[in-house]
Amino acid sequence: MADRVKFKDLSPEEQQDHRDRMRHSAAHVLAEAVTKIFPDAQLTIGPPIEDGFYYDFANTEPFTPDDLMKIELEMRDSIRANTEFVERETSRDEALDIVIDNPYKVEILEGIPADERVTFCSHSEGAFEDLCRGGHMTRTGDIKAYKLLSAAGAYWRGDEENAMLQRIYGTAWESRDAQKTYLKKIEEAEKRDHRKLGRALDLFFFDPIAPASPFFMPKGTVVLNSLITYVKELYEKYDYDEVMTPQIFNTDLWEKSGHLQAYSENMFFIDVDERQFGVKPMNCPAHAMMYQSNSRSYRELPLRWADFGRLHRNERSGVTAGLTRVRSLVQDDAHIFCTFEQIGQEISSFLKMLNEAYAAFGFDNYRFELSLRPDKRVGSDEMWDKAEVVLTELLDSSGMEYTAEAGEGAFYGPKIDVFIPDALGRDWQCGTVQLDFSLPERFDLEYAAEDGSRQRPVVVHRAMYGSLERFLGVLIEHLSGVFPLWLAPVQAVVVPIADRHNDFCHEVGVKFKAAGIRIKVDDSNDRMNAKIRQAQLQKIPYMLVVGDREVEAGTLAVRTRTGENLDPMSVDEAVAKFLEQIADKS
RNA sequence: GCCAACGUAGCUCAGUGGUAGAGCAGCUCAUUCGUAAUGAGCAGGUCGUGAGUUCAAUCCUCACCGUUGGCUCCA
Repeated sequence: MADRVKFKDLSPEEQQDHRDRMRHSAAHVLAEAVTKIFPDAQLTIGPPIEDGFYYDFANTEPFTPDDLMKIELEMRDSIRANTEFVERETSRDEALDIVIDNPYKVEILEGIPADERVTFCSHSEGAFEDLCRGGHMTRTGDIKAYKLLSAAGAYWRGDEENAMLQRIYGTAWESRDAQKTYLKKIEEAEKRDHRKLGRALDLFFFDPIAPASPFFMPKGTVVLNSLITYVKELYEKYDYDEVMTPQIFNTDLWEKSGHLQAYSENMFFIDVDERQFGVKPMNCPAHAMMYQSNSRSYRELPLRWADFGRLHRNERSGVTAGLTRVRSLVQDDAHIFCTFEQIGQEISSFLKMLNEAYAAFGFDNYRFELSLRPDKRVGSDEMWDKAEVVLTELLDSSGMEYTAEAGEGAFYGPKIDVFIPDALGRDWQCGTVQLDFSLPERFDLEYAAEDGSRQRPVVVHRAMYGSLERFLGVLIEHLSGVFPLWLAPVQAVVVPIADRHNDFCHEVGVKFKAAGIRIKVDDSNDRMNAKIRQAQLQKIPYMLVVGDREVEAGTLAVRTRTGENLDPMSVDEAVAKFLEQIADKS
């Protein structure tokens, strides 16, 4: 009890540190338990992670759920024994001798300078020891709540060229209550899973006949089209033009763009009449052709071309997931062809538009990542220097928080990615803005400058939603399927109490429809209670109930999906109210 | 792609070496009801696909397909 009070009194940083140390300590106890049951298992790494920890073991068979139970029991004994964590220092070379039979530990040590001291940490009276950076609790008994969650294969250092290790995930908390809260939170988040809601709300489904390719039902299509309509409004404001381009192209194009060399594993190819075609995974080469189809002047720049063309990417079978990673997708894609000097202005205005859009959906938990030059790249160092400075200054002056990742940029240019978390906190890349120094070279794009010289434009790839499918997926989870009025597939349902009210209800429906409101009349012979329940389950924003009183007075009894009953209003009043709310996107 | 689990009616799920059930949804009939489920009846499945073992496979074995979770928040 004293501990719990103490934990509450810690600063957020101290709390985080406490949890990290406890989770890392739990990883040690886990490792001990595994080596007891599976003596051949080799230790590798076991860091604390958000909400828990994991440990990777080499030289062992995959763990079964049964194994996990046994391991958890073994851990319990170790924690009950409440032994001390003891750290000892050695020289790196001494440590190498100790772990010589474990190639993973050897590799870790080889990454540490020879003159540095390293630490080992033991517990259980020295019966278990592990090479370890440090950061533990005082005693094993300080691990107040823990639970093993799952086992999975994981490559050493995340590289599939390396051996596959067996990983065990667990969670650990400062108290049983905290752990309970966490597990409850996960359970709640699973209810928001967009795949479940997509089925329940009749938005989309999947079928093995087209793996990882969603079929959007009418209701899902309404939402997607609303997303597109909205972005087209923004394009009007931010001065973009829309274009349309072919779906499949002769392989020559992909050779020229470089996709054949760099991206063909992710492309679908079709042979027709002994010629090979590639289905487009991206729009940029087509847009480059459009640019090239005319001689260009600096007066035309920047050109902003948006394309809602359908793309196909042959994602590896193990990585597809619901709507968040699909093989058939549409992006709110656009390419900006501009001068090098215009880059700053273009990206700044794009980020402004993106923030405006995300605010409209109520996202407030997205993050930015700036990816800087990789080792393998095209373009001069001078170009990279300038471009990176422009992006960095933009982000700094915007006040938006971001992380800079050295070496993570594309070979063709630096980029800023925007990530949005799903219900379970997994990040998905949605928005992106990428500079491209390569495409203009490959397609030999030029414009006539003011002085008559021929100059190379820069291409900016950019999207706010990214894939509309993915964006819809995270949006559904963000909203728990409760779409605001402007996005709701069905905005209102008219509920006649008895058959004799049906005619009036249909008249009401016609009036709302004429005003452009998506409305349905529920004239099934269910009872009113059942109709309301149905509308609630479908998360329909408004229920317009009509009985004798309403027909008599020519009004509507308006119920919201939050269960609130508004004052009776006329059809005209209700229409006006809805239209206003739709326009406000509130 | 790799590791693991899973795949039974439209959906959610039971179930057994002797060719399958429930709830919801659907359809029919009755009911006409004031803010989250009216009642009765009917219909619905080559148990993911293909092989194999067996007298007999939805169940056991193998392969394939698909889905789900995981595959650097580094000693």
